[in-house]
Amino acid sequence: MIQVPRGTADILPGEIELWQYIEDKARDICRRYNYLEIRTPIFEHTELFHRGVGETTDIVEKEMYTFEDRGGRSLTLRPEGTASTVRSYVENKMFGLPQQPTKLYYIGPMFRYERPQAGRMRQFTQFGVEAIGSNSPAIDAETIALAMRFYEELGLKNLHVELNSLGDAESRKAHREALINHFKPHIHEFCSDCQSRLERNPLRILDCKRDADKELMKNAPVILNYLNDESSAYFDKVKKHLDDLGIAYVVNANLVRGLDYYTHTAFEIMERGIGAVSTICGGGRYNGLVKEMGGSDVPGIGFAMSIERVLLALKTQGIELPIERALDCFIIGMGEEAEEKAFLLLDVLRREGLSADKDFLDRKMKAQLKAADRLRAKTVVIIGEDELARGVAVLKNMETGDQQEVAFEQVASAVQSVIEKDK
RNA sequence: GCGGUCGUGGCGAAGUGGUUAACGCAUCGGAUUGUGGCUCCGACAUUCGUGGGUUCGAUUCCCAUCGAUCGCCCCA
Repeated sequence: MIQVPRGTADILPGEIELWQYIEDKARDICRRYNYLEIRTPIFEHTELFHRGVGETTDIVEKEMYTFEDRGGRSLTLRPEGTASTVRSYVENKMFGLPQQPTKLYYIGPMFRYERPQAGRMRQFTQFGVEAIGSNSPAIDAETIALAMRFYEELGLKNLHVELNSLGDAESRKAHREALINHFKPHIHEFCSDCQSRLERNPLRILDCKRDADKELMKNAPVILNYLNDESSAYFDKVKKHLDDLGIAYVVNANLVRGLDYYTHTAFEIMERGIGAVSTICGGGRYNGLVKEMGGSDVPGIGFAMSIERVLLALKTQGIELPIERALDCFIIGMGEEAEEKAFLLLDVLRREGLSADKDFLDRKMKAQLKAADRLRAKTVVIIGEDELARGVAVLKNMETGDQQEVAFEQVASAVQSVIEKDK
């Protein structure tokens, strides 16, 4: 038997309704925040991610699904959405659109080659937003607010925002030098990953869990102390806007995001209890990225969240989304001619906008009613030979058990009124 | 890439070195010849992930492999 590839999953009826609900909610909140949907290809030139995500990141170093197509091009299944979105922004000259900043969102599959575990799949789904072209701290707060309001509306509680600032290029450079000077004399005591990070991306040493207990780690230079006045003021404004919106956060000076081009605001939204990984949303500002992608020097900010992790969070919090699945009408025809009539009636009901079905397995009446019950049919229409001869059908209200006879032409409206009455 | 646990019908889940592989749910049929949700009765795995080994004999022991799952690293 052929099974799904490792780290992938089918989403079946019964669960897909949750996805549709969440996606609808995402689209709705983006509409209200005036973010417009963008769909970019699922694979891109490999080069895009090398430049856009960063050579030293785990994603690029060991997690990409890269392959060569028949024309010898190196392509990669997208591991995240920001690089593609920025590529499209530049390629399609969206800086020329009348509405600025350019506010975009996407929902779609991403791919990373990792060992699957709770909340981590090789194919997973991200909902992300990007606001490109504004340097206002308010838009940093807006994206964080959008994510938090989204969770609120789904009913999620006890989420917390972790916030940090990486500062501008100048601040980062000063901090970087301080880090290297701090770690260099003792780097041999650190794990091999940290050793290789020292020159390439010392910021990420702070991420290391393995060496987290070391003294040198605890008193490492904190980025917030290296922010220049401008960066510091920017961070203060972002915090003020969040305060004004009533969005709680904690400043985590060790919060470092993977991408090389992050600047200023970095944040994650966490939910304990969805497995070993508790981040359900991550984002930040990337003022150098658009330029790196060949555009002009335009700032940007965005976030991405995994729908899989949202579902896990909903599950661990015991939240039931309001999903109702019911059939308006199930039609039973007894005998060949009555069945043909039932088949025609089905068509009528469906064209009237009702959901309707019938038996296709030659089951007996009793079994058909049972099937109707399982489908949570609100009504059942029964046509036997007797009814057929008289041009009527029995309409049964499955809630109350009440039955009435209605003429064939009246069936649709009669079903409609039974459903209305039960609302 | 590394480590733990697990792999029995559509699903969940017992079980033992030897031959009838429990049970629950679901499904189908019947009790009730055209009426559901409750109840009762009946049917439903030549087979225990796959390959190899040990053995008179393995679903049960060993090895390998594949897969699932949880964790490490890191992220969404």
